[in-house]
Amino acid sequence: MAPKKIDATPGESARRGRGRPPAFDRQQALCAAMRLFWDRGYDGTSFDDLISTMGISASSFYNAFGSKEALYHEAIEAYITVAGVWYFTILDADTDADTRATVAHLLTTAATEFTRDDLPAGCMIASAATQCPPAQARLRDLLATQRTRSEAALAARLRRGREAGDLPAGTDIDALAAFYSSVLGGMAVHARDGASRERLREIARIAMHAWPAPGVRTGRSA
Amino acid sequence: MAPKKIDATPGESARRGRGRPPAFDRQQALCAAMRLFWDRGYDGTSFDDLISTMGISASSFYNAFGSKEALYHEAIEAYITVAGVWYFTILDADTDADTRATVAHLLTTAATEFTRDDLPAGCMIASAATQCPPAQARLRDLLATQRTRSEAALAARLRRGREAGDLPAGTDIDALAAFYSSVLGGMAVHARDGASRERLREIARIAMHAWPAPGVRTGRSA
DNA sequence: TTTTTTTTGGTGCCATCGCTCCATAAATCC
DNA sequence: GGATTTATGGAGCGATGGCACCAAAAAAAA
Repeated sequence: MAPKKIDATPGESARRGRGRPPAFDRQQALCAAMRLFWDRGYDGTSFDDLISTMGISASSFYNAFGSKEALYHEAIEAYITVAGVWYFTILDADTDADTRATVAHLLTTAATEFTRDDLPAGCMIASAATQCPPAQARLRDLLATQRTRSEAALAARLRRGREAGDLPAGTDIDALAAFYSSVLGGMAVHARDGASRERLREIARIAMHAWPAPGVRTGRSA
Repeated sequence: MAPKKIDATPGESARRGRGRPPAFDRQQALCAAMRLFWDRGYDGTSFDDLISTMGISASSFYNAFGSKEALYHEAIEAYITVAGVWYFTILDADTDADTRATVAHLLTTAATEFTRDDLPAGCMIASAATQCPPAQARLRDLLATQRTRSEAALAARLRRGREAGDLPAGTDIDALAAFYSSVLGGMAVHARDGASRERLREIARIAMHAWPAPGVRTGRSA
């Protein structure tokens, strides 16, 4: 094969380093790896799968990404900041909007995003690495931490809503966040099992019926 | 090592076959394998892990169980009929009981069972094999089928409840079953991430707030 | 006791996995 | 142009994974 050449990062005429330029687009390769990990998980994605899909050689792989685990870390980052950014966007934006509407928006968007035909179904993180060997404890903890963070972001939004009067004063915010987080996780698994977008929307709709009624405390009744 | 000997299946004086008797308790070994698979997943459990934990040699393993995949099938069966039998038991029994109470019972029992200290956390099936390589498509389908079956059993119970008048006539049973199934799946993931029994109970309690109100249709309002 | 049947221990096989190394190619800097 | 720096291609390596084979052992049947 003739050595491929890529023209110096189109649109990026900035100063390049010294040595030989990479023959591949790093972002594009990372994106391809993300999809593969998303679809097959960490264990299920072999080294050869990766370099084949990314279109690079083993040398380039290690030169550019260090190791399979390091690449997975980057793929998670990429998922959070690109493919799954809608989650935090919805929670962070519209701070003045009604909290109930925001959560409803979150769930219906999840139904849509979990069933895109241009990306793997479900969520890359929601149910990943829940079962793994002791040697992968660090990976499991990483995923669990991300899940906790997502739930914390939701809880923070709910807390603001309670302060704004969108939720009864006695609402147990952490429990409510755990509930909606559970629903989202369940929706992600359903999506991977092939559930339709409409089915996920129905789950979201029913979940919103659990929204605390004004004046009714979700905590232990007095 | 001196060859161990096991006295002929205590309590089972029934006619034994011809050849040399097994030196291990098959049920006990299967149970040990189930726990390992439950905790580490299929890929995460190596052959050596298995025969070591089961306390048998490679020969005995293949003689008794055939292959790793066949053992996994048996482990799933064992989970359904033993460790996770509470699920179907609750749905099948108490047919005359109030359907709402039955579902509430199902969720709170899940909270308890998912956080036992004598068994791995969460559910063996709920979030297993959602991400896997093409070579394991059969395994993934097996797990997905089990999840579908569990949801179908719940749907059947809800349908009986609707016929008994416990649920509004217009209730979308399949959607409601998908919702509670999602909550259960999310609870299982939370349990594996270390959530407390009390936290799971709170999720269950909030989920019951989504129960269809009498006279209010969960379907599209007319 | 001899034969037959089944289990066991131990060893070894082959594929895959994740990774490394090295000579060479392609760019910049002087 | 020469030196320097970085990326590429390709071959191969040590470890592990799942499994197969075979002779010996332990039981029932003859």
